[in-house]
Amino acid sequence: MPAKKKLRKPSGGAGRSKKGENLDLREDLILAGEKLLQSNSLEEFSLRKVAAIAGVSHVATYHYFENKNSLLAAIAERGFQKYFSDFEEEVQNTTGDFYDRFISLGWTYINFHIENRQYARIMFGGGGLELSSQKELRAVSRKTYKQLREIISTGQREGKISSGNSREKTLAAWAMIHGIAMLILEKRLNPGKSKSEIRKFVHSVTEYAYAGMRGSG
Amino acid sequence: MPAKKKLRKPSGGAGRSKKGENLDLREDLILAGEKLLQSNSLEEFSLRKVAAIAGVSHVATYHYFENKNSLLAAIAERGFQKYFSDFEEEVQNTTGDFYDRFISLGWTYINFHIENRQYARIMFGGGGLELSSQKELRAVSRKTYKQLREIISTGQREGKISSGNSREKTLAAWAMIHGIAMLILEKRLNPGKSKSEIRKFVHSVTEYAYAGMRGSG
DNA sequence: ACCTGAACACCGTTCAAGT
DNA sequence: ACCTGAACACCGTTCAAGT
Repeated sequence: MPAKKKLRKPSGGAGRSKKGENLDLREDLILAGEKLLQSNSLEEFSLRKVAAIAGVSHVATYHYFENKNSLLAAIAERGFQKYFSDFEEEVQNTTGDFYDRFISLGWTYINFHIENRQYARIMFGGGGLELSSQKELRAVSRKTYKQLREIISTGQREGKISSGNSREKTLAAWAMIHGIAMLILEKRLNPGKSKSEIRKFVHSVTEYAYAGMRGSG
Repeated sequence: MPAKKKLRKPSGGAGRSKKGENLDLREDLILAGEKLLQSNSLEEFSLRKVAAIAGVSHVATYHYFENKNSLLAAIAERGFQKYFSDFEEEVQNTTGDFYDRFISLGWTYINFHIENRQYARIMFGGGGLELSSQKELRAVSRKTYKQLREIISTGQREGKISSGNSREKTLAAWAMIHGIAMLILEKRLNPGKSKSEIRKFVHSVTEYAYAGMRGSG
């Protein structure tokens, strides 16, 4: 059992917000939550366990988060930050070409779900969380959508895919990518053992989405 | 508070299995569980509430189900039965044409998720349930896959879509349909208010999947 | 065989109190 | 302002006992 820190120094200057909150502990709780999710499922996640890892009473969490859902939303936010940085990194390895970017986005999305199972569950749903009330998450969700739509619009300007209905095309592409990720997570779909096998599979399927958008008006 | 039936008559002949189990109560527990899920989320679902609806002690559930997960799996099975009968019904209204059947399958899948929110969650994932150990569910999952694959193979035989890679094409189509359903359930996607609006949207998107399969080899 | 009450080890959330 | 212990109303699961 982890030795409880009986006293947390009031942390004089640094780590204090305008509201007078101890940001160090807030940060620690988020990190503790992420750590917990690395080896425990969402069902096993509890405020009491998080607090134990951070070395405080579980009631202390209510000073920084409205409730359990709110802490999970904060963790989900970190997840989105990681997701976007993964995408930036992936894009570095490609040309600026529309098609390359399209494939990159799909692969980043799916690979993120594979490598961050529990993360993904609180970010993209399935956890039964009420995220719609969290405006930061709404914003970041819109950002994901806009990112894909931007790529597709570029493809349309370049004449690579047919014009019109760019909203529908974006949603269709997103749905397919999202669907693959969900099916893999739920173990309903086994695209292969090694990462390169999976990548190859995702590449093939993404091409169907591309082909679908090429043709019809 | 519901009046507890203090005594359940041992139910002489009917409603008894070979194992000597009281099938009436087993059935009642499943029905009670379905009823509970109609107005409560999966997170609010508990064995104690189910037992209360059925009018027995919550420990009685352990006589018919190994645990909570096992009861949910039994409910999921009923869900699949309903899903397949929905599909049968939908197919009645179409010609035997490949394309009609393809659209029908997509619409049935998505409409089922919309009309049976909590049902869908335990059937197609997101609930964090361990269903892979339930062989009946594995079987029914394969049935869903085969159903779609059969339609696509027919389309290939009829020359409507290109030959080869029928596994990949099936998975791509399934992923897109599944993705749409998931995004709608998670309220990440709002395709319209009325049912006909939603149907129109689904129809459009399904056409992209169709177009994607037509073209590439 | 079938069902029960009591108990155990957990939960999230709230309250009153300590510094 | 920040954190605590105690309490409340829930859980799933197990045990020993009743018929």
